[in-house]
Amino acid sequence: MKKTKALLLDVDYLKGKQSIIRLFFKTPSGKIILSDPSFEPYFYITVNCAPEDAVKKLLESEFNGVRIKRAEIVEKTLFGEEKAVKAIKLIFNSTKEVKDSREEIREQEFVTHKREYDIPFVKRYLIDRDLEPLAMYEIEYDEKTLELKGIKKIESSNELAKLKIGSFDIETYSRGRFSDPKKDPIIMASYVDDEEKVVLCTKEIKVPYAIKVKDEKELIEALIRKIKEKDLDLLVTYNGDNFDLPYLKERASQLKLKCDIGLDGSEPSSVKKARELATKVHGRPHVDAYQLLRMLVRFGVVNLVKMDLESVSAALFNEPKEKIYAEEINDMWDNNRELERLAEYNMLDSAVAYRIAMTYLALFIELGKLVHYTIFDVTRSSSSQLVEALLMIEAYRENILVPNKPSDAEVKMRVMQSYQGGFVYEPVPGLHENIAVLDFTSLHPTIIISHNVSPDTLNCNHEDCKAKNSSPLKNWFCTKKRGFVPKVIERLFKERVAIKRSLKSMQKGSQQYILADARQHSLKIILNSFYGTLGYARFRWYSRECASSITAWSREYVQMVAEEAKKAGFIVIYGDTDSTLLKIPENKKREDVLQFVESINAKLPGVMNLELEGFYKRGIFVTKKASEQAAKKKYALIDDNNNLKIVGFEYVRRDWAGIAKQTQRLVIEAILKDGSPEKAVDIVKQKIKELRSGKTKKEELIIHSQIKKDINAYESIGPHVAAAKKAIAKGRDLGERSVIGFIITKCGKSISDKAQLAEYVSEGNYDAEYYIKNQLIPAVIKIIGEFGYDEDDLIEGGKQANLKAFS
DNA sequence: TAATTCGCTAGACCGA
DNA sequence: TCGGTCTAGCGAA
Repeated sequence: MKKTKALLLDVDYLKGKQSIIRLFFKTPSGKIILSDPSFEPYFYITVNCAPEDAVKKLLESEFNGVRIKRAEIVEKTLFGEEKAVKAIKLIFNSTKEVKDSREEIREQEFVTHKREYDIPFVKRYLIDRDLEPLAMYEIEYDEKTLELKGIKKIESSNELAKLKIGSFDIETYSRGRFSDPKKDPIIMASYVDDEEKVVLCTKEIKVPYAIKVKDEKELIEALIRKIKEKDLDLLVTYNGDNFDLPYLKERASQLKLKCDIGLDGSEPSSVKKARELATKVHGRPHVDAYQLLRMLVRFGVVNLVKMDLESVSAALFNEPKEKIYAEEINDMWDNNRELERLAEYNMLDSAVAYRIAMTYLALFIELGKLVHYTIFDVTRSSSSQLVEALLMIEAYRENILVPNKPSDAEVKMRVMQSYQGGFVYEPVPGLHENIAVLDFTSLHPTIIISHNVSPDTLNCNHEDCKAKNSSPLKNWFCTKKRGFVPKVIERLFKERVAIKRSLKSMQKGSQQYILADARQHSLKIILNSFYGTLGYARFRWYSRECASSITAWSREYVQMVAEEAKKAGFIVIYGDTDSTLLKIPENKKREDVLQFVESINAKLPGVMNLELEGFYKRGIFVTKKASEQAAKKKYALIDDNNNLKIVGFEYVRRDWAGIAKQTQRLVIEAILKDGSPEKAVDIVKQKIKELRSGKTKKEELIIHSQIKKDINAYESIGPHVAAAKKAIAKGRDLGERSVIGFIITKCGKSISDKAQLAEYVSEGNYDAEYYIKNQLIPAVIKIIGEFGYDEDDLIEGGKQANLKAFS
């Protein structure tokens, strides 16, 4: 028996007759792979007869060819019920046996429920054993059998926690089509980590980091050797899930090589996830920086116009990077032209992927620890999976059997039943001076906590709960028993508050700070996901009543703030869901706002809290394009330091041309900062002139829009779809989720006819009238219009403006 | 097997 | 050629 400190790198299981959990550890004396045969696949059923009789019957029969290995009678509570019941835990040799037999077992006439029959084996293990991947443990194991005998979490302050991370990227050669690993070779590969960068190539390249290899076989061997020699803890790629890793594996196989980069000497294995692949390297978790960014975009952590490495590098790191398309790579290769440029491109792909991973890894590690997911799983999961994982951990601790996933029919029913969301106040259009913005801090989570909103506290049997804690929709929530969902949310919420407090005394940029910040950030992401998932049709704990009660309360609270503000002598300009914008009248001071906030907080229940987001010296609201009605979700503010806050305007949208967006920003600035609509008009006139001259740069004319479904499924062919179709005809690989950057050219009849992918358009080929009439003017007219100007003033000028906006 | 609803706008599409 | 309707996308919260 041996004891050691160890970092839990990865967990998987061996398939076959017996499913056996494997744990990959990093210890002070190297890496080890241990197994835990003590953990077996299982699920639960409840029965309508004596459980002992049921067990006897079950063990005597076969179900779809499967014999149950063992059965235990256990006390469990079905989620939402008061009392524990006797349930039967059915234990099997393999996950396949569970899959094969669960339907038939459920169909036995004495079986009333089946539960937890679809929890993936590794996730099940991490829940039941209370293990957090990438945390530090004191482990005990049998040196002969390599079986895990004991494991205990310890606080880490160890060198082991420093992970060895490396990134790679490949370039392929294919003439005139998308590369096919069965035929098309890898011509170049790069590898980057914290201490070196290398480009492997079958041709001689005159850059210091290039290494010449004899042929493709040697190239692949060298790359595989590199990954193994470095003994990477994590392997990083950019889109390695669907391209680099499957491609490398297939090329290796074509050349009779083994792509044995797994810690156990195994090859990468791809699994279908949603519509795409996720590619695993056993024991050496593969982090696909592209997947990681997609999650961050979904969570609203980053905002990216496009997801290719060039756009990402520019947007996140302010480092421009050249894009070389496949067509050109083939050309360069054939003609031995500019191979240095190609090598640089290849190397930077690895370097940027590496940097993305290093920037966000701490966040994902914390997220993984929080929900007990491996780093592989947590970097590829959805909001609902994270929330579900967290609730599953809680359910296990409380001996509760979790609800099943809904059937497709149930999902359809749920989707049809929508519910009302947040309240949006109709703004007062025009220019406003001296504004205060108030926000509810974490509105939805705090409503859940403070009103105990949970599927298991909904409409309890107590009359006084109904009297004391009814939502405006007349659903009520128990006040005597803590709800399952609020209990979890409150724990996270309180931990986050505590961390945020402790952050203030830490040194920014220190290891301690980075870790704590990542932790609070991961808590924030999960906290913000709860409300949405309660209204998500496929969620195990779906509750339309809970979701709609939360929004009903939110409407009530935000409207209460507006009412009280009016009573207190403020003027309410606008509000949306959790925010209220007040105009501070002449006879009031900014301190009065703080006092008002305090007076509201005195009335709010539980942990609910209103806070001052900030003061702004000026702000503008506009009317809608098609009417004189005020536009919601569109406004701009400026603070005392002349910082602009632009919300909802074209300026923040990717589907508007840069020329229109930048001009709009200048117009807003002229009005809010300089108080000069005249200056704004001049700016617009100048830009119109520039567009008419034909000198506007291509870069400023690009409009971005995403292909959101199969390119052939469109009923209405908009410009971005038209541009994409033309590009596809030329051989470009564009599909669902591609972001199309297009320009409206001079050539064609309709707007869609004129739309072309930006890369194919030469400087100066643009439809100036389109950009003036459909981009520039719409972006500014409603703003300038607030000061009495109209379109003619922009095109010809000279007309006298009346100052209607100054009311 | 990708958290929610609310809101604005462009441009295709279609029929008069 | 027009005006109304519908599809589609993106952002706010």
